[in-house]
Amino acid sequence: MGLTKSEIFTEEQNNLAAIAKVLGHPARIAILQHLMKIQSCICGDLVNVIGLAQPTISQHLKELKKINIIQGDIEGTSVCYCINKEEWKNIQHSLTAFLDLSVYKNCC
Amino acid sequence: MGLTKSEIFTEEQNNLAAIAKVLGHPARIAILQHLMKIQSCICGDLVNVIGLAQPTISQHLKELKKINIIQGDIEGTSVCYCINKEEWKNIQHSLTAFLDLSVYKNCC
DNA sequence: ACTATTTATCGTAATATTGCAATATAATAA
DNA sequence: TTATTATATTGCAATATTACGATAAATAGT
Repeated sequence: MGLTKSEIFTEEQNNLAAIAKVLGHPARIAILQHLMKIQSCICGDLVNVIGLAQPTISQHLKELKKINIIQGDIEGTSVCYCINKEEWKNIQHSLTAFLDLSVYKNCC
Repeated sequence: MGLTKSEIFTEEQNNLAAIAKVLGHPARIAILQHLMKIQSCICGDLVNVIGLAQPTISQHLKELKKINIIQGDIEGTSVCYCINKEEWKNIQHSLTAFLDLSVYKNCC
């Protein structure tokens, strides 16, 4: 079917999955890593940096914007993409909380 | 195309993406949350807990096993699924390291 | 051996994702 | 106005994912 049955899951589950899904592509990981590395906005060169065609990059940026982990500000002809520090931290907290095993006791 | 161009990305990028991709489905999040909650192995009842058909659950378990975040031990007729604490921690560290923004300075 | 139980696999339909060429859009520059 | 430049959108082909019915495989109990 290809269609996830979101109705049967909690909002938290759907949310976590949506975040992870967006992070689940190497191009999007690469874009985020690059944004962190250059410590500034990207206006342009992402296509050369990543190595995918411009429409493909544009699509990946759209996915990233969907969960607000980046933001894009129009700057004349180009668009400056930045890390959305606030939302990044929220995402970080959600994932960290989910992955926390501290109260877990092994049975085997 | 539907085919990710993994060759153009680093192993780290492909690895992180692969992990995130597996976590990118609410059923798999739900399975992991349940495993954590019950603090023991699951032999059986996952189908009732999650609410998807048995073959679908089996497929999701296979995906989770692919990144070793769970392990399945055959126990007679049934299979006992457990959190793989060691690998869980590795995954946790990978994601935590990736999401660490502490050295990042905003430009905007 | 036969049956029941549990999980995996196969086959398949519906939908989603990835990638790119072509084209559209929008803003600036000449 | 007419380029030029940068990004988005459209359309499409190839592949992947999700879900499940049917069936297989493997073990336990009778």
